[in-house]
Amino acid sequence: MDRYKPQEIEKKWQDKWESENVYKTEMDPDRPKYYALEMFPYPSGNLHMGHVRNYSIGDVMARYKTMQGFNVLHPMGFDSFGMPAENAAIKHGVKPSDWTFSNIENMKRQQRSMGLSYDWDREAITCRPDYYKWTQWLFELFYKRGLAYKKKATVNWCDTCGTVLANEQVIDGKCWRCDSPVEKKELSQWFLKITDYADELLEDLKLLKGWPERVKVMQKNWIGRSEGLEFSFDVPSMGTKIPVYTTRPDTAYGVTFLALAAEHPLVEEICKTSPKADEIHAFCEHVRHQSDIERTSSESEKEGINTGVICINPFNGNEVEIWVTNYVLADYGTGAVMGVPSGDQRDWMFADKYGIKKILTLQPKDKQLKLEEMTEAYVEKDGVLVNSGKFTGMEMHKAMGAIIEEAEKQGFGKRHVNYRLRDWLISRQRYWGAPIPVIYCPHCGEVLVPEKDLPVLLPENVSFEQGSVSPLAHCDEFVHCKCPKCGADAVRETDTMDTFICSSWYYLRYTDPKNDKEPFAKDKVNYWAPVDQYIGGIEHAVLHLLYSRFFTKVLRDAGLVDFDEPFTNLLTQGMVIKDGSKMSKSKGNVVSPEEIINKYGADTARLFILFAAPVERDLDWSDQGVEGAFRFLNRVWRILLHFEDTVKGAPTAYDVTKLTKEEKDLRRKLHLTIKKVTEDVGERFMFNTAISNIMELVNELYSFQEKEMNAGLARETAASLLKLLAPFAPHIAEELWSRLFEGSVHQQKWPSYDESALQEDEIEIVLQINGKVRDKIMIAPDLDRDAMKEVALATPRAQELTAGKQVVKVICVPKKLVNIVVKG
RNA sequence: GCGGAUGUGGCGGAACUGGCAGACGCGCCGGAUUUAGGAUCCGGUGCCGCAAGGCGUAUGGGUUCGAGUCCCUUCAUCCGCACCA
Repeated sequence: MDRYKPQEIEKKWQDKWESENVYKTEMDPDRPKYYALEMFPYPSGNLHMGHVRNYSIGDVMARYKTMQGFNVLHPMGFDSFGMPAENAAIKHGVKPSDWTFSNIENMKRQQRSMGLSYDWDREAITCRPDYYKWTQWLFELFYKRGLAYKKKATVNWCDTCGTVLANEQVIDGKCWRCDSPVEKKELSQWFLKITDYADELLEDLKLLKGWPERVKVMQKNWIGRSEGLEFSFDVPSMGTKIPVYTTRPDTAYGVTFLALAAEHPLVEEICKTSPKADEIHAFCEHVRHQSDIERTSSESEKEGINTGVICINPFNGNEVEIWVTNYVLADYGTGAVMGVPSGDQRDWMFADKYGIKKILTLQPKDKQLKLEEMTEAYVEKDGVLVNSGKFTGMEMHKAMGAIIEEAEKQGFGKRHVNYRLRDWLISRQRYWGAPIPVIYCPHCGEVLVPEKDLPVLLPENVSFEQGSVSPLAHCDEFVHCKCPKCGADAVRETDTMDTFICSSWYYLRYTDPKNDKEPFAKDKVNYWAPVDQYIGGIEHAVLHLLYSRFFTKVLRDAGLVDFDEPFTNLLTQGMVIKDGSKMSKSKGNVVSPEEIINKYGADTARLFILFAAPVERDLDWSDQGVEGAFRFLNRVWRILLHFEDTVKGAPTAYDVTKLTKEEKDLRRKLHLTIKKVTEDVGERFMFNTAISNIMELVNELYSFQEKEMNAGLARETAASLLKLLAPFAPHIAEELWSRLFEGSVHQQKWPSYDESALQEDEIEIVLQINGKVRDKIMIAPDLDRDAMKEVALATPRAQELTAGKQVVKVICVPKKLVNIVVKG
């Protein structure tokens, strides 16, 4: 018998699969489809273990569903625009495209070495003109639908990356990519109007039954919908009004000051006439110098300055002073907040610090509050109103509605819904991205590049000497052009699009990747999409996964697709950990997939990574565990080749009734394994237990190593075992299949189990006395409760332990146990 | 602070609907084979105890004939959100 040599057989089968194009997929409306998708990688140069885990999971699903008879779409591509390519250009003088494409080649080689069942004919590479042409086309679609606009705004700026960032890309006040602090800048930038879809993006989370709860919670928090009242305070001395937003209209009678954000436009107005202008300016300057982290931390000291300007609470006519503060955010709500010390802890602290008075407007139903005894605000959302004019005595929730109605009736306010979600800032001052297809004409203004002129090609010959300014802006032949409308000399937009735009629709492009007339044909996209199973890391919970949902909804409204959500089921895999932390170069705990595959083969790598932990949990890398997976595959190899001659000479059918007891047990184990693996893979995504079940079957098979075995059973066992193993370890399964059977294991039908094979003549049940296991007894499986009770009570063990005691009760669970409850 | 998740042998983890806790794998111990090592095969391996038996799923309580699983309490760890008015 020859030894298991993974390097040889894996290469052999990969070449064969590729040359025979076995993973090519065609649309077939007569067959049920299954779209399995792993998040496509950024071509950094090498696969890491997280990729290996991601693709192994996806490949199991794709192969399993194929064997189940589905028409499976399983594509791969590269999210290949982005900063690292440009940084490589700046640092090493290589062209971003060269750097990118050579990385893609290397990563594809590594992906091939994993034996993944991709249809490479469908590859999507976002930095290629045939792809980004349609990214630009989609931008224009958004523009035409009023969903893309340019606006001057305060935006996030990362100085290290030399570009602006979307809100979603700022994590704790720092750049998501390089971790340097993000500054605020006033710039004119392109936005996509994701806020138009805020409500639907929130509402439709309910449709996503196949998504992890925590991803939905994160999106919900990010969208941040709140309901309340927007109403205005009059400023008589200035002849103007200040609108405020509150979710607690029930506390409106308790307002004792009005707080403005330092950036609020009214602050400048006040300064024009105020004798305290210098002081106010100094304060605003001070606030602006606080970092985002300081300003948005709930622990930060609340500070403010009294402008001395009076405004009037429209509910009770009270005069209150306008303060400028550091804790009101300019870009949420109206940038102005009513201050109610008795009902809000922040306002309470602020009032204490500056000696502002408090008015109590809410107290618990069963207790009288006294301001002078209180040490903090009463923030419970429960109670009865006091000191609130005609609303005094009203229950709090009822009062909220009534007060909103009052404001609407009096005409100084209205019910209002607010979101935390901001529009998506998509322009980037970088070179390596899809150019925004807009031209600025001195006569016509902002003009879209006509569809026939798409794509706007990214010029290859640019200089990276310009420091932090985009090389595109210095590329004269790119910048200067003619206006498509009037023919006058004009200039191009030199910003490129956020790469998250490119990745917001790639899963749709896979359905029709070579289409040069449209981004994808409608029949194809509606046949394949939405994605049935999407697999990737949790880190995209509010980035890619939110943007893609937004894109899908816009495309649906434009009539390009017929579905509401892009990803029906989402699986968020855990990280790969070693020595207690995520694998990273800086920690020095990286294990290279390429080395592991070279040493043990891809089948071992895949098997270990799927076996070591449930897919959603973090996975502890263990070199010894890898050895174990390798050992198991060797065991499979040896035992099946041990039976090679038996299997080859075996009939396809055999008489089950002629089997020995051991053979019947093996057959039962086989069918039980089929049942469990099918459930674990198909319903529960428990690949670890699916593999352990296969291991148990192999262990069982080893008990026949020194024994004769019914040839028909040997054949059935070998065939089913290889089919069960095929999605996890495709090469060894294929090799052994080719030695024992005809054709390809991957084109076999997934095995089904025979219910009758699971039947047993006798089963072991547990005998408990007072809930403690005291004996195990063999009974016929179909015994009813009464018969079980009789058998159990008659056993010597039960006799012994119940002697002299009173049997209070006997609980019988068919096929499981008998519990005798005794007293005395 | 709020929200979510997790907590089981020396380790990774099983136990799906309340019914033999620790499947499977790693590690460890023993045996066979071998000149030896490695590889392989077989057996053992939660803790205490010579044993009978007792104790065990973060903590303390509860429901139940029976709880890792259900309910309440406390603790720990991780993740997300966090001045959002």
